[in-house]
Amino acid sequence: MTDTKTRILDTALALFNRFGERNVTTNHIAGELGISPGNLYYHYRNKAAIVSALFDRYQAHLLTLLTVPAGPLTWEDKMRYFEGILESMWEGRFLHRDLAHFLHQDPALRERYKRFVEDSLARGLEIYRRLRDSGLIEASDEELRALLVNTWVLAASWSGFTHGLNPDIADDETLDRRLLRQGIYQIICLEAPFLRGEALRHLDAMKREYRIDENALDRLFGADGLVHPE
Amino acid sequence: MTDTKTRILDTALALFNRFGERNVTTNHIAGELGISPGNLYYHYRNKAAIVSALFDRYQAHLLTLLTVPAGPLTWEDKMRYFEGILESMWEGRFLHRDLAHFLHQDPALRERYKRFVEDSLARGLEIYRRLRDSGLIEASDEELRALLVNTWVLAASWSGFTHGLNPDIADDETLDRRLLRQGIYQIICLEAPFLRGEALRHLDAMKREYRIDENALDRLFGADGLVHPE
DNA sequence: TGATTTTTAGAGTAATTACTCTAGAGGTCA
DNA sequence: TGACCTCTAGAGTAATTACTCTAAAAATCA
Repeated sequence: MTDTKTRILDTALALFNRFGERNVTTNHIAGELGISPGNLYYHYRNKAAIVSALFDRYQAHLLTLLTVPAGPLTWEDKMRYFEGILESMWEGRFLHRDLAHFLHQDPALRERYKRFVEDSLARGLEIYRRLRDSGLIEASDEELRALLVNTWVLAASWSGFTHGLNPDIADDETLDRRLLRQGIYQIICLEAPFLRGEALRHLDAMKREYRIDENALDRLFGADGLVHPE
Repeated sequence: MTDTKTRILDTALALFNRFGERNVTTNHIAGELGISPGNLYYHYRNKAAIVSALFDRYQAHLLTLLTVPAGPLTWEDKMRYFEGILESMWEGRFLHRDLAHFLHQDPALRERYKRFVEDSLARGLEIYRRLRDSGLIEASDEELRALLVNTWVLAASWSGFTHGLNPDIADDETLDRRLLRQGIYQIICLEAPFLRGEALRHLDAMKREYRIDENALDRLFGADGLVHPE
């Protein structure tokens, strides 16, 4: 059995992602775990400390994934990157969803978050440059920077977007996975215009792999959007 | 003097955008207005009703802006569209920031929001098709749909992103405007690869117009990102 | 003017919820 | 065994805050 401290984090993360941090009380977390509130507060001095610890885990994990690799990059490396990073961001989606509040109430977190974003974007830029060196991407540094910011915002906000359209998502593990994959599709489309070589050759296959044909997104555009498929 | 009902909405909107809905109590709103809490509750039966009314205003305004125009479209029309829409979304940024919570606590709003997004995207698609007909854009329907979703998510999340990096933004009206413009720049970059004709010819000018040279975003990428400008 | 309706004030309440405090169980080491 | 430390329980508290209620002022109308 893992220790209580870790179990509190795991349970809190699951509940936060599912119901939103605002709707999950400390008593709720303790209850779900079958421990007393006092016990919970023995391990974390307050609710914000739990959020803070979760953020640390999240940040450490993501920065590990964003380590610039050694050898030359293939398009498969690139896809692995994407999938890992987006999955990891999806896992910490409650953080992005209520980010404003967390940063508002915790100045220390504010600073850490800022550095975290800067770090992530800097590493991302490095990786993109490597992809350019490998001939998989063609773009100026300015274009890369804009692309990166857009990718970051999209990845961070994707869960919020899908959650808004489908609030019951939390109850459906399968749908959850599908929407994550659709998010990857959206990001593929984001950088599609810049792909070259092998990456470009596999673009259609990748799009097909991640797009969901009969999903909520298609219905978004109404009948008109479906009547004239590409 | 506008009536109390409208003044409540205006004040609430300003406070919500500035401090986040979560941090603004009904007493706070009443206090800011110089009226009593009871008065406020005479006009709106609860806090959610205020949010709901603000959402109605927001939605109506945005859908008006998204009306498909009559004649053929020029690249200047396009820019006007962008600026109007993004400014309007910026004006209702608190809604997007705490969207998950609002939808969680108000099932009716949930439905309205869903229809609103569907409507907006459908109209957006129509407009993009018109731009394609006018020779300003070249993209398949599939690409347009992905582009639209990305644009929507980015526009809706942009304020959250900048707010996270710069929480003091609310106190600085000028910085506020600059970040909004930077958001427009990001969206221009999003669709840049699909531009043709006149739109393409003015792309660089538009980028220059909206990008902020010495801003927080540049610093995001650290020294390395600045050492090798495009 | 008087009657009726709309609007306002502001004290007060009920419920939520983050958090505290005391006491004790369970393990470890001498 | 006994001393000590880690961990746990759970009742209780303090503070916040959305919201209510009564009554009176202001406006409208006959």
